[in-house]
Amino acid sequence: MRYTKKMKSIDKKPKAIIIVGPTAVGKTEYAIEVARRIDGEIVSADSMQIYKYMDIGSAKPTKEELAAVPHHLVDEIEPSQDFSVFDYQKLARTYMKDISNRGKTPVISGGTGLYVNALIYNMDFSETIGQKGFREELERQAETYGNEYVHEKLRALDASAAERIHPNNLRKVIRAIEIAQSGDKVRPFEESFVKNQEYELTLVGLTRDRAELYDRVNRRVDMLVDMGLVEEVKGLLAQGLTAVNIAMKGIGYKEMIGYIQGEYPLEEAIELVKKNTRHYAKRQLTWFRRYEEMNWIDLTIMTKNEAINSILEIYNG
RNA sequence: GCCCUGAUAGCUCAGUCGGUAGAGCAGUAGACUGAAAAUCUACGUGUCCGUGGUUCGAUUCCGCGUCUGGGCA
Repeated sequence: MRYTKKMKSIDKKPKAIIIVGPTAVGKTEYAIEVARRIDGEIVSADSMQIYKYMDIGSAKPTKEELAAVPHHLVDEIEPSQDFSVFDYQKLARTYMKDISNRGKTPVISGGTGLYVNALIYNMDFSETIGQKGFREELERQAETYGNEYVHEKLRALDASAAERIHPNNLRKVIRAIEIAQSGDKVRPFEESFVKNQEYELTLVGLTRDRAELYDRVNRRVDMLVDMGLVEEVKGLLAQGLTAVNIAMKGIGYKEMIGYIQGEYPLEEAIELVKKNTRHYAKRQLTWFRRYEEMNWIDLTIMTKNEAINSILEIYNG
């Protein structure tokens, strides 16, 4: 009895689909349509839309869109709370399991590459908690003795990691030192990342012609400003949030803080938001190109129907 | 109309005491293990406005022209 049950569960590995792409490519719209067609529920993989009260700047789905299909990990965390991939991994996997158990399909949609990675691979963060004040101490050392000094500390603990991490990338150097001190080592991507075998995963990457994508970014930023981005940021500041909060490091927020505090005019803030968003979109494309099993859909050369149909074809596979 | 500026990379500009030039930004490519919308790395040939002159050699000096910006009428 037990045996057959086990066999059955192996045969019927639940499916899940991951839809990624750069900001402003049109993910929300497509993910919702796909979810409707395959009786799915959306699990967001977006590090900013997860925060409450940050609706405009993070370009959250509209009320109607949120109502069209169940959404998870959108609008769930207080912006004052510290949140990281580790938390995301736990929450997202719980939601995925729950959705599958109810006979539905998880549709993961978002642009945060590291979060997606935490679902595709069994990244293990559990034993590598940094100690309080440790980061600050290392940051201070870098300030006084230079980045190379801290990098040398990493070299002593984990030479291979030091080889791969540039000394100027202080944040990653410090994190690698934390991991090394917890007894682990930062290994190269291929060696340490084991695929998540719980699901039959389909990866879909949405893209567009670069000029078109940048044009959409610029237009969307103007739209967000018209929708009241400045007021939203003022509201968050009034809640007691500051530039120190992780949530306020999001594009559209950090630049507006500068404007609100009188450092530069609104026009300049808007241009900064556009520029940073374009850069971000580009980095996202670089990240997603790493996945060999990615199925790319170029929205510049297809209609919405054609794109949806090819995604479903790939999914049914 | 006259006087004074300036004209160099997609943009803003630096520079060459005469030997054909380089920064920032933009752009492109890449990395990514508890901040990831974060953090970091790499990539610079262009009629040096046009045209005559001086010179072995002019983007550089001189003349003229064109256009920019400012001033005086």
